[in-house]
Amino acid sequence: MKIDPKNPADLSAQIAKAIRDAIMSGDLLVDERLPSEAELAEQFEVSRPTVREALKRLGAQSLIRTQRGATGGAFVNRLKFEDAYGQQITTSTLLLSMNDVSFATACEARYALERACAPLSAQRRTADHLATMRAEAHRQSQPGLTDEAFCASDVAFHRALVDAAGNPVLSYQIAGAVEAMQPLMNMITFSARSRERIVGLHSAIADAIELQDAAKADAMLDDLARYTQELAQNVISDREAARAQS
Amino acid sequence: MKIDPKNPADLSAQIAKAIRDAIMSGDLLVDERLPSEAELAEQFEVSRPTVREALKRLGAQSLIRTQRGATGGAFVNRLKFEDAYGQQITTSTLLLSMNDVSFATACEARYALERACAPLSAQRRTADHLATMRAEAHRQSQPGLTDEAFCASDVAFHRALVDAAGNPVLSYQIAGAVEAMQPLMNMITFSARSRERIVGLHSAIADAIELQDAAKADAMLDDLARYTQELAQNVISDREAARAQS
DNA sequence: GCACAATCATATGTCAGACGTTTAATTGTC
DNA sequence: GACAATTAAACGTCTGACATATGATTGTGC
Repeated sequence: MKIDPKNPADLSAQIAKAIRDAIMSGDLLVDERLPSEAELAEQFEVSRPTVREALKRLGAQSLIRTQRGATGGAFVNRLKFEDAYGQQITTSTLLLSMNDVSFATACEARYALERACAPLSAQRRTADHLATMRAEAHRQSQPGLTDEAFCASDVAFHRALVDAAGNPVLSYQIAGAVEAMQPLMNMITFSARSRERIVGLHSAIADAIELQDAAKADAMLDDLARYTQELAQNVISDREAARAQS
Repeated sequence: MKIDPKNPADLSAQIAKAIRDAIMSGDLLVDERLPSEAELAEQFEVSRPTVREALKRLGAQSLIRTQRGATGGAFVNRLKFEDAYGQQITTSTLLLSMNDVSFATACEARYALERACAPLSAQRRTADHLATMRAEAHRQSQPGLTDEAFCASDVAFHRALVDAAGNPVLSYQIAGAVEAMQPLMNMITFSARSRERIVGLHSAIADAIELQDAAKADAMLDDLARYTQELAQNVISDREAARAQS
């Protein structure tokens, strides 16, 4: 882990890579303490600020945590799913917004992933997950709800559906896709009629999950995917029509 | 974006957050240049090293890139899928290894996700994707292959399958799950017989995709998932038996 | 002998100022 | 007008220092 070529540029990046590799290869174990910044500076033959920049890079990825004080220092962090969610959502959201990913593409991915875990959710759903789904569906039927609040509740509903599969790896991977869709969904203004239909489908999905009817849940999700695409298509058509008129 | 409470700790983290929020909210556009480090230091009323630590954090997430020279500086980076892959794989791999995620859980997630995109892959596969799948299946049938090389080829095969869906969002989300499985797969030693069966299933999957037979592809993936689980179970049983004997 | 308070040592967090290096724009010369 | 030398801006790094947090140590009083 003490490799550093004579290249005097990007030293902090090289050091970060060396430490990251050591963590990933198992040379550094969870909760193990790294040498102090001063010691690392000596080992790598660089200054302390350079070491610090490297450590900040790793901290940004939640690979290490730092602690001040006498017994402080940098420790290899036990990366937890909840820590990774935030980054995953940030990255996914920016990927969609910065790469002109169409609503159709993102929507297709989202529902494909959700349908992947629907059978597992139907099989393993707990009362807790069902209660969350019911509660969100009910909230969505309230008349005074803003479009944004409606979308937020939509996300919560679908996350409960995914979490019901009881597989943290699935939840983690899909969370990014579901949450990242929210800014795109916010473009849509939901009429009372469209909300009614969505809530109906949500209720049907919750019913199917409760009855452990995977096929029904899959069918309802398919309907929901199609309807969502349809709504988005209308928004796009209207916008183009308005542009043509002006 | 110039908010900084009087809390004189974690200044670089606060600054990083402020800039990150500005990027995500759209206040800072892609390829827009941030103020120079000296100017940022002045704006936030901190020193330049503190600003630099904040910028390194953002750089680690590929949110900004830096450029030296006269017209250099920090620029808002257009986050690309290929940039995000690396992070996603690093994070997923560590999540699995640090949270005692069982082989069964990871495997279940992986195949659930792959089956989610199999219908799309069958529909949209190009000659290119098919060729990759065939080539990897053929490589896997070579006798001299090490277990690690076999696993690497396995990953390449499945990535081609996922990429064939032609949905970058799906590819991105699933890449983490597929690649992160590799260290777990490397625990398994593949006998000639088990390799033969896996290659057979891979070929069958490629056939189904070529014929655009989504149902067949799904069935073969299901078989492969079961067989992989079975192999892993044998490894675990053998290991426990050996432990009991000693 | 024990509990509690003061001190100390360690390590991170921050700052100030400086020098080196890269790069593009400007200037100067032929 | 084209090419070479200079200049300026900005990042990358270094040195040294001080501030602050925190556990360990020491000291004191009972």
